Amino acid sequence: MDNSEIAKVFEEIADLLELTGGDKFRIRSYRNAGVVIEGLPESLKSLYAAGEEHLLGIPGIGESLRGKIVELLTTGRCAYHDELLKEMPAGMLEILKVSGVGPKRASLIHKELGVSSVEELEKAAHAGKLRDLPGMGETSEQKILKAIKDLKARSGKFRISVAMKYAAEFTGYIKEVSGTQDVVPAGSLRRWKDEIGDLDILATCKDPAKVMDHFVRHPDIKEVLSKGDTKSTVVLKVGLQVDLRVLDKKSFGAALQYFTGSKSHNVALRDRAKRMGLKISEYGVFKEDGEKPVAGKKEEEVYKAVGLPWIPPELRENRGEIEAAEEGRLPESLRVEDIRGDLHSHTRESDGGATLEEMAEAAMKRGYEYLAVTDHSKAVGIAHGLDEKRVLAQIEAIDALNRKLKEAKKKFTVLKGTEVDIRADGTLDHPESLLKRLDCVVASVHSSFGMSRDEMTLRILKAIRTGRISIIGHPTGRLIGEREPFELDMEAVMTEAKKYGVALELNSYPDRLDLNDIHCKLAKEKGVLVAISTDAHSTSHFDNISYGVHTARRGWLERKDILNTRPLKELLKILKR
DNA sequence: GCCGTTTTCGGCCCGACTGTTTTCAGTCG
Repeated sequence: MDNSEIAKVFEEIADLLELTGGDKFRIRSYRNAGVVIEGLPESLKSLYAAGEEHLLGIPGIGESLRGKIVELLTTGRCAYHDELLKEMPAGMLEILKVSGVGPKRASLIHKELGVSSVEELEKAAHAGKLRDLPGMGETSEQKILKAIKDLKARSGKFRISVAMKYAAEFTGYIKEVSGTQDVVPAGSLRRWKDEIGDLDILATCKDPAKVMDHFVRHPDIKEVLSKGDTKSTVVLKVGLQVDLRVLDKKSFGAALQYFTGSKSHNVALRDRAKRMGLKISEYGVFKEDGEKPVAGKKEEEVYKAVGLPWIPPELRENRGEIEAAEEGRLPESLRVEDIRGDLHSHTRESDGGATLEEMAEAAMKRGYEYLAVTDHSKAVGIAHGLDEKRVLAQIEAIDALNRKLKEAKKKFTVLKGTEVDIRADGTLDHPESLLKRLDCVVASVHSSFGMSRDEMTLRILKAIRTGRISIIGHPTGRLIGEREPFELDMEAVMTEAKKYGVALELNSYPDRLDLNDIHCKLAKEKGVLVAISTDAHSTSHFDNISYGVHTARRGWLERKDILNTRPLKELLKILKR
């Protein structure tokens, strides 16, 4: 079992306990364990293989949960989980996903009406059976019917680039209301998560009602889910949910902290405050008895009040950042300006939209020192991949361009490269003699995604062992919202990459963003260099670098962990290895 | 079920909105 599967079992146990009326703190423990395990860079499986003592010291995992992890790893089952499933049918877990139906209502409906699946719930609602239950009426019944419909049509999550677009639109729109002060996106967008569930916007204004009235009139809105004095929730026509919160300026820092999350970071922070005799809410930090806030205007003050330095939003996932902050070992924030060049780009020779010269010009304009041109190899026929002859011609063109740049006294170098296809059998799609002549060899998988985990791992290990590649491109092959990452033993790949001096790419294209944040953390632990590239297919794609940089920040990576923060000379030395 | 600048026992984050209620429970984030 991998980490996600184990996390899912614990999350299900939490749900089942809620449905059966279990202790709420025990429920919290299971839920928290799910979150912790999901964010663990190393697999529990390999930690356990190295000795059970390696499972000690994972925050939130105590004696009992450790035992269940071992049980799951060794037997693939958890007796406690099975036991609970005997009491409560699995279909009830689906019912909890219906918005507006929580554990209390779900178990009431189960007990009173014998409903045990979403289908049965829908039938019961249609038959008008829900309205007679205590605490429910006809309105609730209709809401549930609608929620079931929405669940079925659920558009799911949105790529961060899409959410960014709407964030810009809505912050601009809200600022049209006179008297608004700050209007900023918060939530998972501010934490730069690769997928955004809903968009959270925070505004300060003396007259919140006016802001709310304006907000719910935006033409992109399909439906207003709730509208209050300080908080409203709407759903856009594209399916994205947008939450707006309006507060007074004196609470801005506390509100921004609260609204940025994550939930589990906030729980941990508030727990810490409580132990210090303080209370944190979106209105400020308060002494337990006092009414006057001790902090609230600025986010920094909130952290300071609980004895911590400000924690960058990208780290706020309760993955050890509070402990690191306390001990003064937060990673130094990587900046977009730290990137000195791009190591993965395409020209019109393959499937790019711009010429070699145009790409070089655009990279230079960004202030880069270098750009690796890495067009596809012939196996990727759909992208007009280059055969050996065309690569040789491109090498000459690049040499000529570099001479021209030198004559013009430009401090910029185009690196000769390729994105060579890793064939299904793990061999590379260019001969070794050709690869030897290139500065930067990105090797990527473009086909046969459906291989088994073992086959795919071996395929990539084989490519690494050729000793002819510099970087593994988009190492999991995922396309967010379209294609799942392929099965891969990432730890084995990283171990081998380290051995052969191969870097792993963090592809900044917002549909890809792989390595992801957790992989980045693993790379850091394994001492593997990460190349943050854009895979630019046009000059405008270079802008995507910020998605990559912020994802790297989410993975605790620093400047020294990144290959292309190096100056050209140092980079070439590393690439030669 | 976890955990310890109060603690190996006794705590465990905090508030907004809605519907069905006349004071609040349930849900959500």
